[in-house]
Amino acid sequence: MTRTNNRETRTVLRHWQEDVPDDRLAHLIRDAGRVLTKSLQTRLAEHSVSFGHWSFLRILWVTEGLTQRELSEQAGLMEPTTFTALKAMEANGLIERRQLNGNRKNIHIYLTQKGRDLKETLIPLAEDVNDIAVKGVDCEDLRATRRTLLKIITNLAQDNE
Amino acid sequence: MTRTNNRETRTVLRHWQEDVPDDRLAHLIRDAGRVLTKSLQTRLAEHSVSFGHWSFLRILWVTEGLTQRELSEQAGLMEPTTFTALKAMEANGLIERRQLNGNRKNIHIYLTQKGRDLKETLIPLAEDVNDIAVKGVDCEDLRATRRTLLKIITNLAQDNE
DNA sequence: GCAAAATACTTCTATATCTAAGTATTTTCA
DNA sequence: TGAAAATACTTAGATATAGAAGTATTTTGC
Repeated sequence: MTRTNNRETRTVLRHWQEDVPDDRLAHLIRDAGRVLTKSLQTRLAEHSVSFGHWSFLRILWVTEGLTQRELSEQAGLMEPTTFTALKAMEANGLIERRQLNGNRKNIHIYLTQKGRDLKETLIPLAEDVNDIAVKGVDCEDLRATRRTLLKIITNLAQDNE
Repeated sequence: MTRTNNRETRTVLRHWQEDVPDDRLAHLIRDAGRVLTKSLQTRLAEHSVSFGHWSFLRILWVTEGLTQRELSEQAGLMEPTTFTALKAMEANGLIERRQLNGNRKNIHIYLTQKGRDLKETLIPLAEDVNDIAVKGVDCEDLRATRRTLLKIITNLAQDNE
């Protein structure tokens, strides 16, 4: 595993360091996303939380009681994805799914105490990853990167409609 | 579909435009990757090519005859992923898998004429997506973004070892 | 107030991806 | 030169994701 990883890492790095032509920004963005996800995933796994579940915990730590659909939208995922993830999270004792006020259509999602308590453990892991990721990056470059990515998202959100 | 998409798009955009705290760079990168992938995916689908297959075609258009393992490394994917994708690509008539020189372990991958011909059709689709994505982005911001992403990949590649 | 439309969840199926483990082949080196 | 190690592919099983279609419920508008 370590051996394989090292070799792949070297290949990926060599690839980017030697050869970054102008039209490969998309590839670069996806690769960065991949290593970021992987770093966080590794850390979350030590607490038996998958990356998918993290996505919903993050939202629920801010607002409980959202419906499944509202969670889907905030997470930017489709409903079947959300449905499956929440079912698993319920089985893992991270959340509860409740129907309120006699409305039998909407299902509201609440954290269990266990889910709530994980916040304190998990948030620092994400901060660690972020700190490692941007170490040595110029502050102004970081601002430019945010501007660029936001613009890309805006431009393509229109394209995807 | 369009309606759903619009609503989601609006939610995603509102989310980023109103609220981009300092520690959410990773989320921003992943979201950008997602919209980029989706835009390309939509275009590729019109030619019955999946995004996964595109990843390998890109490499093969530059170098044919690589082994499955070499392709895995260049694509940054694990071998079972590569294996499955290449089997499907063979079934779709995009590639051929050949054993050479009596070596019965290594399998070398070659494009079919069909696979080779797709280059001319598909490359412009990726260029279109790129053009739309970076429209209105300052050139210097783009350079800063490349620097930043490359640094992030380098930093985390070490972390992931 | 009821039929039609919209909404929210669920199910089913498919793709993309990974890890772990298995098999076959080649290489190494004592 | 032949056993051990390394390599390359394959299989099996798991997770994450989406699209399409189905079901149940609520809302809308006449």
